[in-house]
Amino acid sequence: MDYLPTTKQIEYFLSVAEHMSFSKAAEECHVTQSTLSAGIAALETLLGHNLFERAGRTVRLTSLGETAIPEARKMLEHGRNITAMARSKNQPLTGTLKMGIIPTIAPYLLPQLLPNLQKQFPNLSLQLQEEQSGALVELCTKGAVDMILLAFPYEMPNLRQVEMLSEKFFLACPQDRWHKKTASIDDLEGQELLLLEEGHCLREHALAACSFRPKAKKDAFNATSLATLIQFVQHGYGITLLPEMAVNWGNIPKGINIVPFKSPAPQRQVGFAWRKSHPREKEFMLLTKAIKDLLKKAG
Amino acid sequence: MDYLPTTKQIEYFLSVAEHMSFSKAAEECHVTQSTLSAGIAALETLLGHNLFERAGRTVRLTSLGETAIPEARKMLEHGRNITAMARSKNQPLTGTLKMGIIPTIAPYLLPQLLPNLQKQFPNLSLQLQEEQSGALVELCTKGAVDMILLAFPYEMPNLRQVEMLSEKFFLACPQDRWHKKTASIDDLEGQELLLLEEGHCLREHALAACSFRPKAKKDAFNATSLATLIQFVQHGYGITLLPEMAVNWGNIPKGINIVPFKSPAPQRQVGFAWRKSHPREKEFMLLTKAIKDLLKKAG
DNA sequence: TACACTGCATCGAAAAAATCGATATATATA
DNA sequence: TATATATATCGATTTTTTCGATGCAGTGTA
Repeated sequence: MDYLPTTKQIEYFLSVAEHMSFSKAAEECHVTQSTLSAGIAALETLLGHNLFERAGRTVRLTSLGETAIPEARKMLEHGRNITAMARSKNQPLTGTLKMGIIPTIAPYLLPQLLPNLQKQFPNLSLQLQEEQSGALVELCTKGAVDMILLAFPYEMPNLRQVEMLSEKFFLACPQDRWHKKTASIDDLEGQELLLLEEGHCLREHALAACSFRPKAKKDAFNATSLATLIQFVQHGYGITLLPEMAVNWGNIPKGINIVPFKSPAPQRQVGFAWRKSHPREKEFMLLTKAIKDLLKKAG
Repeated sequence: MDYLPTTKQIEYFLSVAEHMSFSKAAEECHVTQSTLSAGIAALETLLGHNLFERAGRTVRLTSLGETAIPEARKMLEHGRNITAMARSKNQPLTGTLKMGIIPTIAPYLLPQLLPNLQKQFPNLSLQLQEEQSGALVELCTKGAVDMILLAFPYEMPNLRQVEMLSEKFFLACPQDRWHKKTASIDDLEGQELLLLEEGHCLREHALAACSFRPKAKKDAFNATSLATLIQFVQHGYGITLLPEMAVNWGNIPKGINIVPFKSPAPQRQVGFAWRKSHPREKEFMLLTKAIKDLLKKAG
């Protein structure tokens, strides 16, 4: 059991030490002189020694009081640091924010967003992490990241999901393989549909878009990234579905045709998710809104 | 107005942060869980932000909580430093002690005392200052020194006087001037009585010892120190009164006779004085006693 | 799916403390 | 000696802290 001085006692102590007067100190501390006297007395009792020598009209520091001053100052200073740190959090979207993003979004969305976000929230430091949806959901649930950016639908119990945008899929195929202006899901049947490797949600979402089981998955060609997948298509190994952001903001090489689907085009929802209990939820909503607006401008 | 966290709140906070559990922390802090919860809640309200994220069964630090930990630790550490400093004062006669001593005592008593005191109170650091009684009384009264060692009687309002020893005066005269075994005050009449310069209490005490006004003070020879005074005597300029410690522990050169007075010999009292309000008064009594004992042994 | 369990939040009552105003006490000052 | 100034102390009151009991929300289990 280890008794410590009260913050208030230390404040009283320093005030008396500064003014060398109990009454002046009481005034400064906005308490009556009796209260302050009692506070100092309590501290002195706790310490077992006097901090001040009261000699009639004059107050004098004892040697203990003398040596205690620097420690007392530091004690209050660290206390003030804590409140200051808290105050600085009052401006939303400042400080660090750990964000996880899936690989089929990160390379396309980030170049559009980061410069603008940087401008809009100069005191926000985004710590980014690229993982597949499954890993992200786990990281977020256990608190390793604050919020995750991924595609819905995805199973994530206990996380709050907020949709940010809905994007159509496009058909990507070798230039010489397709000449119509639009495509329909049915056109895909019998085609060699290339997919990302197991674990990417885009694989599931693409499959879900097809009412059929694709003819041959050609597992040998399962790509680890969209960029690779596009390479496969370019070299004639098959066709694939690309999300809109990959089409608009990714590098589509020569020799590939991007064909829109007839309405209703297949699509995926993109949005954020975070723990329902996260104390910064309001900031997350704010950030989501800000990004939504940015994307609207970016077209 | 600048509100600071309470010491207790910080203790609670650190305990929860350590155990990542309110209940465990409550146990460690010897309070109920509800008390601890309320304490944390109050701190969070004060800061305007949560320190912990409560997610069902698990508790997680917020970013504010994370960054607040080091500050919180330091805050408590400085508080503990103060109590530790106070505790270390519990051993009496440790630390610094500022002592003033008059010039007619210092050179004779200190060599006898310092080595022994050093041995007896190894953690006591004596800061010595040699001044005349008047200066010492002022220094002590205004708090520049803790205690003073001087000769009584001396006017010192508001200071507590504690006599330590009583010492006889001896007659010091040129060897060829005196051949009796003892002296009496009356023998001094008509002699050239040499005295210390104005301001030394020994001057007054010596004069007081004489029931008469000495024949010629020969102000030209007023000495600034006893050692000088003895030189004067040695060279035949007159006689003087020496306190016992100067006789026993000083250097009495050849050619000087030291003659005791017939009973009742004139004498002076030597002792300490300090402010009545001084918080270390008990230590001073202790030190006085210790020195008394040392002198008894030194004989 | 229902049910008990675990852990934090909340509530009202009781205990502890902090604070105040008034007054006592001590010390300088006139 | 009277007066002014400064701290200590006292009793009453308000405020805060603490507790025990209970509520509530996730978590694990039958």
